[in-house]
Amino acid sequence: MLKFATDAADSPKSIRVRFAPSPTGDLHVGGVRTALFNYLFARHTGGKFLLRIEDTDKERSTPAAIQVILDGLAWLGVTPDEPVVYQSARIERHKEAAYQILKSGLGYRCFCNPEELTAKREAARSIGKPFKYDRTCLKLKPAEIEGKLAAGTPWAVRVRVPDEDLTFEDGVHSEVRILGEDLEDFVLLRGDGTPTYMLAVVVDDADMGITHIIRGDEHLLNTPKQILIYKAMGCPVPRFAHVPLILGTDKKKLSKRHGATSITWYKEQGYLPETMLNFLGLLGWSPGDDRNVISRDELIELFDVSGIIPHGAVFDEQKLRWLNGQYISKTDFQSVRKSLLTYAEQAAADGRLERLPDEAYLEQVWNLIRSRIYFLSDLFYSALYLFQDPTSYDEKGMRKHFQKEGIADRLKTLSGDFESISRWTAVSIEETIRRRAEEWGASASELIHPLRLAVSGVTVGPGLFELLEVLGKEAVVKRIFIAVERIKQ
RNA sequence: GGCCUCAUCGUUCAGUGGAAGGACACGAGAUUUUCGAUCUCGCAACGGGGGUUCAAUUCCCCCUGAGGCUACCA
Repeated sequence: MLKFATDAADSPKSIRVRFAPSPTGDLHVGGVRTALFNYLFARHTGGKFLLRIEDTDKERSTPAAIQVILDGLAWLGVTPDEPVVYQSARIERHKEAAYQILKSGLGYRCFCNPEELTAKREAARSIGKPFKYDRTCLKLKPAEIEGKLAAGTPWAVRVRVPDEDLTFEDGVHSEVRILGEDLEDFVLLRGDGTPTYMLAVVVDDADMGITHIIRGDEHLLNTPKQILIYKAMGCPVPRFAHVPLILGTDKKKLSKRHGATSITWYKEQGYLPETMLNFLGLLGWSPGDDRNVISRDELIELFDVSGIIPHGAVFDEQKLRWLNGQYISKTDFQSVRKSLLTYAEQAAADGRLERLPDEAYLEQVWNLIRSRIYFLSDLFYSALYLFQDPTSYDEKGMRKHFQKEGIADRLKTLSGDFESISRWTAVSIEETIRRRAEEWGASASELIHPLRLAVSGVTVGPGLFELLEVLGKEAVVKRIFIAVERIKQ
């Protein structure tokens, strides 16, 4: 079997791959994975990774969508090695290629009415019969062609598909064979003179010197057609590897119905780029061992097309969430400082956060909480009490911890103790609490739980002594006062 | 309908011609400071049928199932 990466004939330095998205909306995580695999392959082999924006569909392409692609890839550091190619700028070249194929006799003019063909196609399908273009126009005599041209009948260019079977070696699926009889003479140039996708990809890939094409499985059946075009143009045929689709939990192609598919959403949600790189890199690809955590450098070092899994992979958000938690707990403040400030501004703009935190304080909070959050954004949702007094208390917690006889007095006493602590540290706080517990013949937890609820409003969180230290004496005393008022009600 | 692809725990990824392993999720316990944190333990899979073989999860065929493609869209 052919090895996908390189034979002796390939010079590693000359390997060129590309990612070719259409700018029609969000950047799909599946597309990002495809881009990543291409990027990793290029980096691993010392080749070049290019980006081509397929913006020929003017109805659906927007400049904003182009920016989304550029930003999404930049966020992950999956950036092209050469200037971005815009397909819309190359239409004349595509036409030229079609005329060349026409001239060489490998293509022919088709004067058939597209609407009629579509109608026939649908009719055939509705009775369960396969439909293939019947080559009406291939059989036209030169005089008939002249006549139609003179009459100004619009014409398209079709390629003539040879009758023999077509096989190619796929990097993921090994040999793929398509029967010649299953292929029809397809259109390269439409009646209005515009090139089809099939033509444009091949012309662009050929001109860009693309040597290896790693793309989604949905293109598997396009490949024989494209190989035909390469041959008709007299260009070398690249190697292909088709990556299975990313699936939703229902095993269907991952789409918006399954939830978020846009890489931008994951970014905004507070996923770290390292997380996405790790997760997407290991979704449908494996270095052959058990690892779940992998860095960009390791990915580059180990990536090989032979490690691509031949079946579709379900996008498991639970695992992604866990992985993000892993990275967050290992990330130091400086690396997320900017992002955190952005989330803080957002929270302030939304009215959730009263005022922006001071950076030194934010750093303390980060170190206190990072081992138990999953998203950067959690800080300004579930952990808002770190920045301002709680506005409510967990109901179950209140029943459990605030209804005990004498708890208000105990909290008040503790508050007084706190006020007289000269060095406000977790250690001194702990000593104070434990001393009181002993004096009252209570367990430490009988004081710890109500205190946690009083200062945070919730029943879960970081170790209480560390929490109080970070919150600061003043805030703690104030919050206990507020809670005591509440208990008395 | 036709064509193509695929098939190991619920999910993901390992694995070998000779008694299937990690991770997520889930469950239990521990942590006498909680927890969605941490640690420990547990649950859980080779779709079915034929072959080949002394022996198949592993190789071959069929079936079934799942997905994709089937345009003068990209």
